[in-house]
Amino acid sequence: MPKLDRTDLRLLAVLQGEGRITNAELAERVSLSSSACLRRLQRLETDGVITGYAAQVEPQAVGLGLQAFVRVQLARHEAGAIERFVEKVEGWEEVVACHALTGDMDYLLHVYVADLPHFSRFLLDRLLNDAGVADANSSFVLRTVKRSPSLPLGHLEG
Amino acid sequence: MPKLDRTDLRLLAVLQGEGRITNAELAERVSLSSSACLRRLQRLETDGVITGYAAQVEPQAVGLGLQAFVRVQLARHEAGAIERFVEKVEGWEEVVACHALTGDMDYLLHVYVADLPHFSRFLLDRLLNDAGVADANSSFVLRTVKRSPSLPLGHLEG
DNA sequence: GACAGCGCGCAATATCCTTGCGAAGAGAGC
DNA sequence: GCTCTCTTCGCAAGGATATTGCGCGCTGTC
Repeated sequence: MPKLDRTDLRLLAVLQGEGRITNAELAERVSLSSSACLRRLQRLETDGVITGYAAQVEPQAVGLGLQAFVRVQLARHEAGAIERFVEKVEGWEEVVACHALTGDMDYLLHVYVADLPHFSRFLLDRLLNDAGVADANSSFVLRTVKRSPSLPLGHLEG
Repeated sequence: MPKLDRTDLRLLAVLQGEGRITNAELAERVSLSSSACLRRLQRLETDGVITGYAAQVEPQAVGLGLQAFVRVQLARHEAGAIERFVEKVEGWEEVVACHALTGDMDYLLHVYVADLPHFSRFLLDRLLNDAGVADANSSFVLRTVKRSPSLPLGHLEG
């Protein structure tokens, strides 16, 4: 874990909210010259603190009207079965996140689909078909209260 | 929902993966002149298809070693109680996402913390203290199998 | 007090963004 | 079939930005 000073944290905070800001304005925000700012930014990238940049797309605007969280139980838990499941998950573009969790269920999937028929195809044709899934329990998103692209950084402030 | 042609979809796909790409290279990727590319990009932004850009930060690199999903049940379900809960959630930076879901529990929270003591403070001092929460059920992330910043776009391809 | 290491700002060049302009193509109405 | 309109394109120019080399100043060590 590379050490980050207050300026680095301000850079990260700004970039988590405005990832496409110009280096010149970023430098002004954190009270640095543009060259010093660029060098810090490049260091954060090469050190792996910043892993990339992404445009945030409005789901409704691209016809993704339905989100679901699916809790999954695998039928078998040998390394091979898990690896096969992971590879399938990585290939399904509807799944934007998949975590192995403590608790009753093995995995939690976050899924974006156009509508219920689309979800039905995903569930029946993909998830429950030849992926080694014993049980799947779906919950649909009624309302998104918060969706922040920014990780918390407050715990690092000196 | 604004209509998006194939070029728009390619723009979105590229920008979801490389949000800080220069307009010149973006134009080359989608076989457009830089001016035409920029005008499409600005239209996607003003139409609300692209809502912003964000740097992706590696959680481990900023000392966030623990992720949890917390399922929450509210004590009361009047509009006022819900609004108060939502406002609290928006103020907690540890919570990067909060969704109201179908099923047994009212809300699902995605939480990033440094460690178990940090999570304990979050749970006891914030979530279970004066936020109107009747019950909370936590699951910790053992392994992140997939975390994609990109929404699926395949369903729109002609 | 001298020295090394680090991070900074300045300045110059190369690259990129941004806007105005005219042309080509698609679709509507007659 | 013709024309008119609307949209989107590429080109070009000027202004802004990114990127690099260089020298200075600060800090900690010996």
